[in-house]
Amino acid sequence: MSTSATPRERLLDAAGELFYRDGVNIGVDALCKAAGVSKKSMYQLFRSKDELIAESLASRGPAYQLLLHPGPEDDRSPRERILTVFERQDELVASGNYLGCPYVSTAVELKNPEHPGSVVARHFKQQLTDFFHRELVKAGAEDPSTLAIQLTMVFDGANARAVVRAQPLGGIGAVTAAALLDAAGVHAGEFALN
Amino acid sequence: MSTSATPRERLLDAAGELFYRDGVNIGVDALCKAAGVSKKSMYQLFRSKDELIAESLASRGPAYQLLLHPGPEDDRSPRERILTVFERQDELVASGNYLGCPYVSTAVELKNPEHPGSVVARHFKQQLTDFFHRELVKAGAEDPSTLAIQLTMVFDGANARAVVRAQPLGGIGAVTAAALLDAAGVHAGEFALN
DNA sequence: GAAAACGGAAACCGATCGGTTTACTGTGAG
DNA sequence: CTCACAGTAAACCGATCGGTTTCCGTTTTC
Repeated sequence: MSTSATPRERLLDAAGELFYRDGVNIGVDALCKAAGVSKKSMYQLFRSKDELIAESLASRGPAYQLLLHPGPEDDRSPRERILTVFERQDELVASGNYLGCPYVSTAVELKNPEHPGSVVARHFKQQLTDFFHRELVKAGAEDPSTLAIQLTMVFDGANARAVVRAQPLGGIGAVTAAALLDAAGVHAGEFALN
Repeated sequence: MSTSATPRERLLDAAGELFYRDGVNIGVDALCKAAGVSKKSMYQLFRSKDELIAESLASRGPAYQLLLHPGPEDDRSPRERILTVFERQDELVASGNYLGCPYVSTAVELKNPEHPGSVVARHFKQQLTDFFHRELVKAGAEDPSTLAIQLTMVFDGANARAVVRAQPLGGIGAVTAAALLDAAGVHAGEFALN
């Protein structure tokens, strides 16, 4: 049951879900009630609500990446590994209750780029760009840095579309990413010569 | 001075600015104080705060579009007119205090796609896509509908990047849009034959 | 078995939330 | 002059905000 995890784990889990579903303005009382943790415990585990925002965001990172990135055992071409991210995004949106990238959404809500939560968001967004960059280098792309940023932008643009329209994306993200990869000469099954 | 406008105009202006700068969770009291309008007046001009959110968002629309879209007097090619949007976006971000597209940000904060503010956001996002679509048809693009959506996604992806990184974009949006236009065969100075 | 630490329930704090109401001021129309 | 209206200031409502504190039961530790 849920009380088997430590109060800290329960808090991080509940915070990750509720901050995402209801926004960072949800109250600390509701949060603690959902986690089955007293406010006293919360405030001796975290300095403030702001810190809990940042830490819950960070704790969600690995699972979110696992959901989107292909694993190292996936030995398809870099292009296919990159497109996997957009296909998984599509599935997430189609499965409903998707409210956009948690990092971007939180950064948008916080407004302040120096908020600890915004710092975490920046870090994880960079990790997605870094993944694209690694794959593009493997594929021998000409300008992997620019292209990695462009793919990240397509990813976030697709998220924005999903949030605003509240409808499935219909593969438009993958199609757009593929167009950019095509234009850069990153083809299917292609690895860099070495 | 600011009190020369009607209470309704002052409220819409203040709401447009404060909802954007501080988020839709800013209090009605602070809003009315900034607008120099009593709460009583506010609540007989608008049914609820939610309605004020939607109406202030809608009232900002024309100015925001004027800021981004090239005017009808700009008789450059469709491609150049499209790229103008991304160049203006770049300038907005570089000018500081840019917190992303007001429509997307509000939709992200509201979470609920049926909120009247979300409906307005959807409508204005569609207007940007429609602008791209019109230009692409003028240029004789092969699949203007898909490409218009892709350009909108690039626009919103650039916004997300600007919000998360809180740094200038360095033209990456225009570069990406140009790459997609290139790939679709929409070239500089090109108009459809007719 | 005693002592100490852990942690939940709930009261409490001043401030603010969205929204309503009362009281008062200015202003324009008849 | 008077009446009606528009609009502000401010009190008020119950609820909730982030955060602290008190109380008490349970578990761990020696």
